[in-house]
Amino acid sequence: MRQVTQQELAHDPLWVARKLLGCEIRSTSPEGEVGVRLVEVEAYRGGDDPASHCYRGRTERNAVMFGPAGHLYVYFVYGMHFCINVVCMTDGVPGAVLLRAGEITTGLELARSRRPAVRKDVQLASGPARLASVLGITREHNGVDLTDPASPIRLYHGVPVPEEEIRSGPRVGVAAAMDLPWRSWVDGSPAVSPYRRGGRRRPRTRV
DNA sequence: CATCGGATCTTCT
DNA sequence: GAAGATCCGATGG
Repeated sequence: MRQVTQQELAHDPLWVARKLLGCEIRSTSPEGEVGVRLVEVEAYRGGDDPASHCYRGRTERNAVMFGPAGHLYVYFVYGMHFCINVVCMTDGVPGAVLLRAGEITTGLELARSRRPAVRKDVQLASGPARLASVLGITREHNGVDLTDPASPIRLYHGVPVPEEEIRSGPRVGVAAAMDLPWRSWVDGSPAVSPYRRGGRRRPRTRV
């Protein structure tokens, strides 16, 4: 299995997103190894994408996205979950692809133990936070180089997904730029996460 | 099966 | 001070 190179990722996220479908992300830890075949991703651009964490410029949190391609951008959401992105574009230009869902290829037992609440194996990585936790990823993995053979988290080529098997549509749960079809997935994969429209939640009733 | 609210805390305004 | 690239269990049809 050939590891993905930085050069192959140093392009527009929209293009990279499609190339990532069918690829495999692997994590190695003292607990063991887990591999996931990617079946659902979303592109996030830099300055011109209102849904991107980089839309309003560089901050401490999004700094990794401004760095070289091939590194992992990990962020914390809703006070309890981690989500992971593959950084794209050239050094200095922000852009990334959110990894939303995949199928477990290696380390099924370990994956199950990291997601005890999930009943069916096919759903173990059907969602960005599920995918991250199945791989054992937390904030300490922010910035790791996925193209380095020595990294704990690495990205490999798999069987390429034919163009006609790739579908696309709006991104899940984003309130900004809801009309852009920047989510891509492998048609027919049972691991693809359900679509959920973005937008504000009801105003919370205050005490 | 669809919908809803709660959990929980970091980040930027 | 509020919203957020989510998940899960409960509830109702």
